[in-house]
Amino acid sequence: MQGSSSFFERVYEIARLIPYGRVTSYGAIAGCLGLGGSARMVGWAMNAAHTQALNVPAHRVVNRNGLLTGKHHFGTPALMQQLLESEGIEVVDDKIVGFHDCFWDPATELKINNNEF
DNA sequence: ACTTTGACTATAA
DNA sequence: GTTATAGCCAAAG
Repeated sequence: MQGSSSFFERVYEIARLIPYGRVTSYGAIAGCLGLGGSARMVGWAMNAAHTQALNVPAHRVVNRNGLLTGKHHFGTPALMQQLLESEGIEVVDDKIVGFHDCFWDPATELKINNNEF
């Protein structure tokens, strides 16, 4: 497994696994990678992802409060909210409405890997 | 090789 | 409930 060059690519992989209309937090991705308390590195990887020309839905990654903290790193500060609203996620005052409802935890969702309802 | 930063999180007050 | 501080680890300067 791994074989990844840097932990950056691991973050990109998890970010790519975020389903449409779902969001996750930096800490969740960091925990899935085993970094645990180093959620900052996930955000840093996202910043690098912008320069890597990779298809990483960074707009689906927000902080633990469901706040669009990284919106300022997109092309325009309103782009992140625009993308989230485009996916059916309601955003008010840079905050995701019902964040806990559309939250997607990679460590949990990938572990179950069987959403039989 | 050392210092600073950084899209965070948890705990304390 | 909020606000302040410390911890976190890896990459860029």
